[in-house]
Amino acid sequence: MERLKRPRDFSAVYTRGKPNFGKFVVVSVLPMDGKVSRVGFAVGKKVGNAVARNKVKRRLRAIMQGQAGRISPGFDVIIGAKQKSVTASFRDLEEDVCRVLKYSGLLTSNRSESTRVSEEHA
RNA sequence: UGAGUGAACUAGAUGAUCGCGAAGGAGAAAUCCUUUGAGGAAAGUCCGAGCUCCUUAGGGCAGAAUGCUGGGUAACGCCCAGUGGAGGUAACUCUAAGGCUAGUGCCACAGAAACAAACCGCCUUUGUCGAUUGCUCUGCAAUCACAGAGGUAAGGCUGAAAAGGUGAGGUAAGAGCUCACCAGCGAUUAGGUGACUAAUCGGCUAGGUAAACCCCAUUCGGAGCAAGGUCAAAUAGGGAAGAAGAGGUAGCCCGCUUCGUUAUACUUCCGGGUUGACCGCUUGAGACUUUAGGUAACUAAAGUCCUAGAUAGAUGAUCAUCCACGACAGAACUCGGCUUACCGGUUCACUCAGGAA
RNA sequence: CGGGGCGUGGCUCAGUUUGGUAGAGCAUCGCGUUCGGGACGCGGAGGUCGCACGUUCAAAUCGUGUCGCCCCGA
Repeated sequence: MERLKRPRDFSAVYTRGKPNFGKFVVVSVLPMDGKVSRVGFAVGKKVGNAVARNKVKRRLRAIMQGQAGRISPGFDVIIGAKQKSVTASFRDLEEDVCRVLKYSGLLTSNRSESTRVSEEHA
């Protein structure tokens, strides 16, 4: 799983991709031909100050790290944080992200190791 | 014991698992091991510098900033020590604090008047086919009214503020006109490097506002690490038209001008290209300890140490234990300051009040 | 990193240059008009002038600091 870095890729996903809305996050998805999926994070200024933004970004990164094995390849994904994501706990955030990803058709649910891990944590 | 003032320090701790950045090492590679990894404000970007570039940055105008004195510093609008002023019982705190005696402006409403004299008054004097009264009655005197000349600034209900204040003397009426005390100004002497302070003497007066224009003194070239440089890739070193011919035109990084310097241009239109990597990037006016100088800020010497360097931007998740239950908050070229935000905790020095000995 | 602007009743803005009275439109409330409503007419209420400190006799206005928002350039 690679990171989405260039502004050109971001604008491509935003203009041609399909957004799905969750409670704490907005996930935009664009199907690509590549063999790996790429993910980018967008945390706007409205979320809070630098400390709050950094914290949300780190939590999102940790969540995607945990779900990396289950993501189906060939997609460009942008996870945007909503304003409420600062007050959410890590578990609620993880649940919300997984739900939206599953709705978008990205999560292959046959491999459920990481889900078990998160359930153990819960 | 209570209330308070000033200064300094600290910013949850320990362990386990899975992950992240950097450096070093091992390995053919995947990868593994070790070390290390945000702050007192990293913030706001309000000042000052280093560093880099702009064909040196020279003068003048304009503009901006600073503004008690002495010192510190690479520099500062910062710091230290003091002076004056304000506040507090005190410890102590605050202070844009040069010049309205260079000039100009403003001072609403009210008030006679807002700084320059006039007005109402008060007093003296002259005059009147003037009025009243008295007398020794063609006249004279007193008072009043009006007009002219002169003196005066005490009084004039206002206002934030009215040509020093209070008291006494003095005068036709008055006035620092004179005297005493207070306040202010100037000079001399003494002390201090100086701001200034104290004493004596003098003449008697200067409204307030420069965070109003302004004057005086000092300082200021510009742009900023997206500075700037190296490498690689791609594309291009162009075409057409116009105009000027030489002390012209344009450029030289806020404005104007002069000097200097560079190019032979230039202008318009058409066409083409541009978001990779690396360096800059962390050893520095660096930190700590000791000694010496200095009231202090700070400086000097010796010794020891190396302490983030990312580039979609590195510190997160989970569990356990303890307590005060964890505030404000995330480096982005680097330093010195200022300002602002902040749950609390610790230490030292000092002040006041009460009590006990 | 650099530069510029804004903050005034519930909303949109004047007033700041040159300091002394905070004003307009819409909205709101009451009355009138109408069979009723709208429109219209009359009258009223509503503002710590973002915040703090200072200069001044006096501050929305002047100065400093600070908070928030918006825009532009590299």
